[in-house]
Amino acid sequence: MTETATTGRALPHPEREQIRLESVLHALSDPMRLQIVRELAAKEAELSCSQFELPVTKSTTTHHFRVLRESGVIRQVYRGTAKMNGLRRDDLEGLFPGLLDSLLAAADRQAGRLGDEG
Amino acid sequence: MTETATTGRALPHPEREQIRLESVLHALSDPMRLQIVRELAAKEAELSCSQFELPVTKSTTTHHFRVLRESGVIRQVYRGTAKMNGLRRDDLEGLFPGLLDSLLAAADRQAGRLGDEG
DNA sequence: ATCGTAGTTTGACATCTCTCGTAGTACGAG
DNA sequence: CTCGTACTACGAGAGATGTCAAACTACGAT
Repeated sequence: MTETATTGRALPHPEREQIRLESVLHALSDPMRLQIVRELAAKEAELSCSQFELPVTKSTTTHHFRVLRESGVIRQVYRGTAKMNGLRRDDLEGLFPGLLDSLLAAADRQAGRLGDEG
Repeated sequence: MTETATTGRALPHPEREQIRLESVLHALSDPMRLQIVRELAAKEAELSCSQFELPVTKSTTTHHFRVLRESGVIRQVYRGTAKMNGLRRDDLEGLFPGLLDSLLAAADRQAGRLGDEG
């Protein structure tokens, strides 16, 4: 098989109803994680962990992706040796309509504001 | 004078431009502080610290209000012996349009969701 | 079977966070 | 000046967090 099929190893995700606003906010309150989510939203696609160029080691990266998954912000799935990450847009929209977009817009604004004069 | 005028003791607040999204999210990711902000938004008025009935001691309350102030979420002013707290709606709206309302709506939704079946 | 790539696990460490209790300060009222 | 109320400061403790390095596992390719 040369196909990259979803492999074994299941990962624990909270159900939609179990997602807590506080946990989502906490997950997004870290610059590294906010950056991850921004890229994920911009690309509108599933990305593997290694496609993010973060200024931290691999183990720290693993840690941040886990926080995002356990808070319900992203969904992770193994495909071959890669671990694909996708935003849980539908679940978040269902729970907190408009919130994700507001947050992403706020992050964009801030990035523009801080980036323009740097 | 029996008037309750704003008194000396100045409190350090971040300027509007200094407010960081990450800090705001971090401030709101604590249940106690999210509760405070919800009440503040509901009452649409300045409230003194002592009007909040929080299940923690006074010193912990002081701590939470300070986190909210230093992150730019609330503005605090002394009036006599009381310390009045107000949401920085204009500043937040100017920086991150729609964000505060989305957050408050999300918090309301979650409170309704969790409260209905408790 | 071997190798390389992708990601995990473990343990460590410094820092931060939430909490408390006790003692202290600022102010208004009398 | 003294008292009560409102809030602060300090010190402490339990636990969470972000980070790293080193050793490990899972998978695809050869």
